[in-house]
Amino acid sequence: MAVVHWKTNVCSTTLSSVTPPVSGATILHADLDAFYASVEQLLDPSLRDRPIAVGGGVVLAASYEARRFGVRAGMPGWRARQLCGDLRFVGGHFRRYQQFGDEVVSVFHDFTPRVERVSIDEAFLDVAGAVHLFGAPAEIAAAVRQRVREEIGLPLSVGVARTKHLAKVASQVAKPDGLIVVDPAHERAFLDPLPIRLIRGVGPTTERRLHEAGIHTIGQLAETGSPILRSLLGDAAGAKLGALSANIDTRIVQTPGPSKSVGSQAALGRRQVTRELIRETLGYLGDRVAGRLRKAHMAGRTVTVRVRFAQLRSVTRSSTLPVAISTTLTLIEVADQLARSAIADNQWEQEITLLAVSVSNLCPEHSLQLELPLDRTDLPRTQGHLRRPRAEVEVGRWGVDRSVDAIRDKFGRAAVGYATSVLSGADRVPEEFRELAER
DNA sequence: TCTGGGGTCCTAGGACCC
DNA sequence: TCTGGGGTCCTAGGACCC
Repeated sequence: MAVVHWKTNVCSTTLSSVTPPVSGATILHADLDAFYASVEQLLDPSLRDRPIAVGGGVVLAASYEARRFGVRAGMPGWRARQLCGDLRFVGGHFRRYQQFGDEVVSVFHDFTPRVERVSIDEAFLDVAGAVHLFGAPAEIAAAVRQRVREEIGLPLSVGVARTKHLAKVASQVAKPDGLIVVDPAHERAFLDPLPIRLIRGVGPTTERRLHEAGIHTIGQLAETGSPILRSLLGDAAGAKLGALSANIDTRIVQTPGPSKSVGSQAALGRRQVTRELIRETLGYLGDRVAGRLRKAHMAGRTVTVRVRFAQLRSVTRSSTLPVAISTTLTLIEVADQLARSAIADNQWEQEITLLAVSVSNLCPEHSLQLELPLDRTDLPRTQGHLRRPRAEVEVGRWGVDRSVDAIRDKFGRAAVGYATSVLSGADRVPEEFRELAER
């Protein structure tokens, strides 16, 4: 078999006899298994070997015992209970998740500085420069897994391959608690029989379209011409999928650049549309988003509001301002006008289920002061109906925001804020979860 | 009885400029 | 004298990822 596949127990004598041929495979993809659920089982031994889910209204993570019943992340809580009567829901220790994730990443850094953290529970490592110190990539992968298991107590799956995409596919196939090394000489044999869903960028919609075209495996996808894929999925998606299925991936392991947007959202349940609800929710969201922008010393020109109605139908309205903003009240005002416009255009909708505010078109904050005044008359025509931020007002607000930020840094979020910045009962999501998701 | 929060990237049409 | 093409920016919606 071209693919070397070890489960859990890897002994180094086996390794040294197999690893020399895989010299080109120096990328590791490391992925913690059922991360939140594994942490909960680690913290509370009575939960081990039992089907558990982290979350409530929606499943954030399911243990492998729960997955055997079909319980999956993202699933509504009631559906999960339907599938598994014994399912235990456990409250999320979100701060602990962050701590455990950080500890795992620090183990990675003991082997190589080339670590690209993709999310709280997942990272790419380039170990090309580490082989002289620590041995072949497969040995490094085994050592990383062992240390994470012994020192932290969490199961980690690792894929080792020549490219990021292959490494990621390998780690998915290795789960749970496994290690797969893909020999560069036998990559096609590894990829061809796998389902298309394992390719990055193939979600439910793309999978369905490809199935309808009779394409089920990565091998079949690779045989399909790029023109056909483009006509099926669009130019960019078709080209990307064509490349990945043909095993072409030139991405390197690197630390991510600055973020391109900052946003926040609040699910509301089903609520009647009222001015108070809109004002209160946008106040809360605007406060969060603007605060995070200022903390990152960023400001943004484009404000986008999303309103989701019943049956998950959602509508967005956005507006690009002549200058970048990061002041709380200005963001709230712009968001409020956008939300009103979205709701007015959908008056037959009785209830809303979610509001979201996001700022994009970001730039470093220092340019804010330079580009004043804001009350220029050459606004794009489509924004004519929006009230424009005025320079002197903006400068004053910016000063107030900075003072609020400083007080919060010292005494916590709740210490001070605008009257509108508190979300009443509707917010069932703990603050720690939002902080966790911000990462 | 439809379910969280945080993101990225792509598309298509229209406005506008040269 | 109302015809061409290319590029950029903006808006709305959608697919996808963790």
